[in-house]
Amino acid sequence: MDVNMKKSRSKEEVQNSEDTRKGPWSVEEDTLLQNYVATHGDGRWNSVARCLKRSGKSCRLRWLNYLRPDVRRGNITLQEQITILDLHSRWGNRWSKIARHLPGRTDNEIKNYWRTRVIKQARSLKCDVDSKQFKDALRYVWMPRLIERIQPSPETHDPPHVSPSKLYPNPTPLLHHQNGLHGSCSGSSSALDSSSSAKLETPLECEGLGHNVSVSGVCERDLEQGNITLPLGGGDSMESLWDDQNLWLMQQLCDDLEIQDNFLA
DNA sequence: AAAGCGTGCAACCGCTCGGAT
DNA sequence: TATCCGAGCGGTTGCACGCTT
Repeated sequence: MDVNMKKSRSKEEVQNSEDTRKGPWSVEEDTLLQNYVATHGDGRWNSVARCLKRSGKSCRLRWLNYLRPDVRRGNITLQEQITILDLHSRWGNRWSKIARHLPGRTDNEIKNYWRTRVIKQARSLKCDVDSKQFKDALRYVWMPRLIERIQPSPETHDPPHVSPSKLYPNPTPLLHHQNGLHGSCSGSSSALDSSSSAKLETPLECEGLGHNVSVSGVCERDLEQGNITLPLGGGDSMESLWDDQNLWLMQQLCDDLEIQDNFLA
């Protein structure tokens, strides 16, 4: 995009911004937008924008994030949290890509969840959210705990697809130092972050850690192509997971890995 | 009761991508 | 092939609301 184009566009944007409404949507605008989409279908955002005196972007966003009939609202469930954590560990901040595997959830909602909950926890642990320590803490403490919590009770009729006992033989897999003080680890580190130096004792059973944690038997390609969606369920609130015990465990893990980093350095 | 503060979420902004011409 | 333009994406901001002091 050249400078002239930028200039002309910004001019146009200034002009548009004088004509278009901004800020919260009124009930009337929502109704108009819904009616327009019902009649003409979605995707013609600039046409609908002219009717509503909003920008096309604004219309699209309002529809996708709020008015779409299949939008799920309310708390992110435990299984959704697992999915988000798992997929984020693979793809990073690819919110829309992650959202495609959470039916009814929007990229905006997932992004907000990550920023308000996950980053908050990283701060409270004095970890950088992108640090190996925090990623490992998520993987070895948070995710196993989430999986534990969605274990079906005997009377549950629709068990989740995740089998915690298979994925995590020990509810909180212990990490070890290579110097042997805490035991030694063997097994494939391919299941872990490539940056991770921590390894697990039981490579086969722990294959689920990291890359395969969401759904056993699902291959990466299927996920990438959106051929499958991950099961939803649960309903526990996020906050309950962050009890003192988990915070303590994660803090220990962060400390532990810090020590290991120093040792390896 | 009210002021201050923190949190969560809706909406905006700037940029990139990709299809149409 | 080059250009244009709409759609989509990720980052950021602003506001409403609830909680604390």
